[in-house]
Amino acid sequence: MDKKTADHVAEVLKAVAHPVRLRIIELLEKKEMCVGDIVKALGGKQAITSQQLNMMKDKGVLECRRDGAKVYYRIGNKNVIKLLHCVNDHCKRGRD
Amino acid sequence: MDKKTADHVAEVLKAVAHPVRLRIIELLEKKEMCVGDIVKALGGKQAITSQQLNMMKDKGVLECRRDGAKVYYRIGNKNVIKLLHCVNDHCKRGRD
DNA sequence: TTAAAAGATCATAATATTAATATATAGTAA
DNA sequence: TTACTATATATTAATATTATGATCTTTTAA
Repeated sequence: MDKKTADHVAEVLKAVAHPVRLRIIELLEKKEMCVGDIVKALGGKQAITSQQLNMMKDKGVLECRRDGAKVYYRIGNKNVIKLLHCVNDHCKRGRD
Repeated sequence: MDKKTADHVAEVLKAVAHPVRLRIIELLEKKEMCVGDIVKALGGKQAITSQQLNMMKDKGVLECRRDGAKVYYRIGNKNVIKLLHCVNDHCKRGRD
């Protein structure tokens, strides 16, 4: 893996390597949701949630659409879900 | 995923979400290596490499053994490799 | 219009990560 | 012992991330 590739892979990993972002992704795995509902579901603050959503949108992890006053977010890259399933397996199984 | 699980998963991801650490893991996938050889292979500085190695050891990603003056590091958790393969697939395929 | 609801953004503070240099320790060999 | 090699650690500086509160924009609805 060359330096450039490593930088890119690290970017992708960093984009999901945060407790709140992981929980957001897990929520959106089932269905798209608007910001307010995500805030309610996770019990966080609006501004922080919005920042995390935007960050993940920038990195290509999420996509969004506006419907009236609400903005709905969804997974923008299905490979992210596979990735998280890998991590979950990793964490459940512990060390081999 | 509850808060505690999310914290743990995020920790694991953060432990590998760094260009140098990714490249170290890739090297060690093939065989264990001592610090000096890792430094040579990646062209980094000794102190920084040692710090990254120690950090990953703390997080359970790597293990090490001393042999005389040298310290050999190896992957401490094979699931980390699976995880990285997932990310590589992810990066190669781009968006689905 | 004005007000309220839904989100986004800005400025800043708090904290964490990373890098750099220097120094320390452990082992080896003369 | 002394000196040398290999690695680790401590300190600090530089930078990045995260959290907070306030403010701004867009949309809806009275």
